[in-house]
Amino acid sequence: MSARPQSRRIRQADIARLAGVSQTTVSLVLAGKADAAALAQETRSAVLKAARQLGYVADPAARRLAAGRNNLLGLHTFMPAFPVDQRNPYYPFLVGVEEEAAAQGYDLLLFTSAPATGTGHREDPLHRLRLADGCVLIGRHAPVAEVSALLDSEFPLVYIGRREEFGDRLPYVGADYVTATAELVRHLHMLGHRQIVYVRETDDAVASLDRERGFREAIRELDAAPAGGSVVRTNGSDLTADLLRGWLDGGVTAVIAESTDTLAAERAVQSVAATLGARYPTDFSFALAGSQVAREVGEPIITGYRSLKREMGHEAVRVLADLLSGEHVSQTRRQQLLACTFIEGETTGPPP
Amino acid sequence: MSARPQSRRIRQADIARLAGVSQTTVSLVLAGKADAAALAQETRSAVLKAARQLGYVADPAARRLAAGRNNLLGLHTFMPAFPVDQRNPYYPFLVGVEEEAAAQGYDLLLFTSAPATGTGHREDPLHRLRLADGCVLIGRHAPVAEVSALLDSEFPLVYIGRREEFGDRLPYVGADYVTATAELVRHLHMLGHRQIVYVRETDDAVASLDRERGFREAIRELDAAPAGGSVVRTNGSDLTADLLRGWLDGGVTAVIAESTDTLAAERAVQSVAATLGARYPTDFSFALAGSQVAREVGEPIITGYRSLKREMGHEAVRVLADLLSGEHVSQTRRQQLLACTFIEGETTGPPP
DNA sequence: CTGAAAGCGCTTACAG
DNA sequence: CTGAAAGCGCTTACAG
Repeated sequence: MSARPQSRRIRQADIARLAGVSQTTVSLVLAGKADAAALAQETRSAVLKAARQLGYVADPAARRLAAGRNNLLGLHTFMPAFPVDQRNPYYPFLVGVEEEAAAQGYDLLLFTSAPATGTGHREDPLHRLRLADGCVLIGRHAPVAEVSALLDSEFPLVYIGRREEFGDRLPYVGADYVTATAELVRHLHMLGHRQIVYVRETDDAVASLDRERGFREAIRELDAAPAGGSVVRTNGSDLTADLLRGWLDGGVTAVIAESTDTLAAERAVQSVAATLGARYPTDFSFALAGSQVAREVGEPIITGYRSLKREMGHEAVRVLADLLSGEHVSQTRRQQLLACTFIEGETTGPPP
Repeated sequence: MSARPQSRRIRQADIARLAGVSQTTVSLVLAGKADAAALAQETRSAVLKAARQLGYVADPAARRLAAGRNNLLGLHTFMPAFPVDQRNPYYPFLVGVEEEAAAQGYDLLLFTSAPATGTGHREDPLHRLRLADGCVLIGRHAPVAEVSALLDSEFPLVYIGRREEFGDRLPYVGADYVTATAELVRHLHMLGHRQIVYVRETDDAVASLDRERGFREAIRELDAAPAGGSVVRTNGSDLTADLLRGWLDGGVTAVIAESTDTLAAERAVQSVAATLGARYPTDFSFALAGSQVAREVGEPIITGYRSLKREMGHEAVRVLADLLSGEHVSQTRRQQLLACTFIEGETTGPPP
C-alpha cells in the first residue's frame, strides 16, 4: 500500500477538462508568462476560474523537474538539531533568514531531518537540498566534498559565515572577526594591559582562524607600547587553575576567550577563574572574542563583540534571491563581511 | 536564459549505458528495495561501480514526483508574520513542530510569505499548503471556508488548538482551557474569594469560549459556599479605573483576565489597576486565564496556567505523520486536549 | 491564438 | 533474474 495521500491532487489536466482547454493552455495561463498575454482574455479567465474552483496548486517537484525552479528557499545547518531554540547561538540567523525569505516572497524549507531518506544506498545527505531553488547554509564547519559537489553542479548556495575552502566559488555573508578581535585587543591595550592571553578552540574552523588572526595582528601592531600576547588552545578540560595561576603570576593581566557555538574556551576560562575565586576585572580582565549567549541574572556583562546575525540572515537571502533571479551579483557582495559591534562590559578595566 | 545548471547531471540512464544494463535495473539496485535482492550479485556490483565512477546523485525532484510524495510537512499560522520571534506567543509551537518533524524524518516547509504566488492569479492563500504532504495549522481564528475546502479534498491537516467549526473532520491538539480555568476559580475560592470578575476578549475565538465556560462552570459548582462571578468583555480600552473601583467597592476581591495572543484583557486590567495604584494581592487578587508572556525583572509572578505548547507541537506532528503513513488514528487522538499546568504566582492571596 | 508532443529523471507495475 | 513501458505533473519548443 502506497503511503500517498488518498486525495488525488488537482492537476492541470483537471483544470483543462473543467475549462474546456488543453493542459498546455492551463500551464501557460498559470505561469503568467509573456506567452499568456497572447491568449484570449476569456480563455484566461476560464482557466483561472477553474483553477480557483478546484483549489489548484502546482506540484513543486514536477515544476522543479520540468522547469528547474519552485519558489522555495532552503535553509540547512550542519548540526544535529535545527537551531529553532532561541538559546541556540544560530537562532538569530534563522530569524533573519525567515524574515527576508518572507519579504522576497519565497517560502522557507527547513532541512531539519538528519538522516535523509530511508532508502538503501548511503547517499550524500546534502543532495536533498536540491529540492529548493537555492539554499542558505550555516555552520562552523562545512563538509568540503559535499558542498563542492553542489557547487560543481552550480546549485545556488550562500553561506552564512566566511568560508575559504571553496575559493571564490562559494558566496557568503560573514562577520568581520579579524577587525573585531583586533579592536578588543586595542581596547585592552588602551586600558593598560601588556600581557594578554588568548584562549581558543582546538579545531580550526574559519571563524576561529579569523579571530586568532585579529588577535595576532593587533598584538604585532602595538609597537608603540609592545604587548605580549600568547595563544592557547583548549579542548575545554585541559585548562587548569594552576595554569591560570601561572599566567597571572607571570604578568598576564587580561584573558580573551574565543566564543564559539561549543562554548568550550569561554567555559574553560570561567570555570578555572571560579576555582581560583578570581574576580573581573579586579584580578584580571576578561573579554570574549564573540558575545555572551545568555546572561544569568546577577552575572556581569562580559566585554566582547556581537555579530549582526539577523542582518547576516537578511543579506544572505537577498544575495541568494538575486542569484536566482539571474541578476548580476558583484564579487564584493558575493563574498562580504559585516562589521561587528563592540560591547564594553563590566569584566574589563585597568590591570590590577 | 534558463537558470538550470548547464553541466548535464548524471542520470540513471548514463549508469545503465556504462554498466550495460537497463535504466530500470539501475533504479532497482540504487533503491535498495526488496526487489534488488533478486538481482544477480554481479549485476548489482556493476551498477554500483558505474554509479560511483560517474558520481551519480539522484534528482530529488524526480524521485519525489515519481514516488508521489514530498517528505515535506507544512506549517502555517494565520498571522501576518511568522512567529519566529521568540517573544511571539506562538513561538513555542514552532519549536515543538520543528523538533518532532525532524524526529519523524520530515523536512519542514514554513509558509512564510503572505501573498502566495508571484504569478498572476489571485488565489486562496491556503492553496499553496498543498505543496507539502500535509500541514500543521495554528491560529486563534481559522478561516472556515478555506480550511473546509482543504478538508474536502482530504488534504491532511492538523490544527494546534481546539476547533469546533469543522465537527470531527479536522484533527487537532488543543489545550484543556475549560478545566484549567475552573481550577483557577477553585483556587481563588479556596483562598476565600466569593466575588470574582472574569475579564475577557470581545471576539469569540474557540479558546476564549472554552476559558469562559470553565469560569462559569466552576462558579456554578461552588454551591457549598456560593461565589459570585460575572463576566466582562473588553476591547482593551473600555475598561476604566472607575469601573474597577466600582467592582472593588461592590465586594469583588479577585479579577481573572483572559490571556490571549492580543493581550487585550490582561493589559486592560493591569493598566487600570496601575491607575488606581492597586497592589496584588493586597488590594485584590489577580490571575490570568493563561500565562504571562514575558516577565520583566522585578515584576511579580502572576497566578495562572500554562499550556504545554511545545508538547502540543510534538503531538500535532505525530498525528499528522501517522495520518500520512496511513496508520489508523483513533478519534480520541485525532481530537485531543492536553492538560495545562497550574502556576501559583504572587498575585493571589486571601481577600483583603 | 491554441494544442499535440516531447521530455525533465525517476518509480513501479507488468512481462517475459 | 531483467527490461520495456507507462506514468508522476509539470514546462517548453514547435506546429498549425
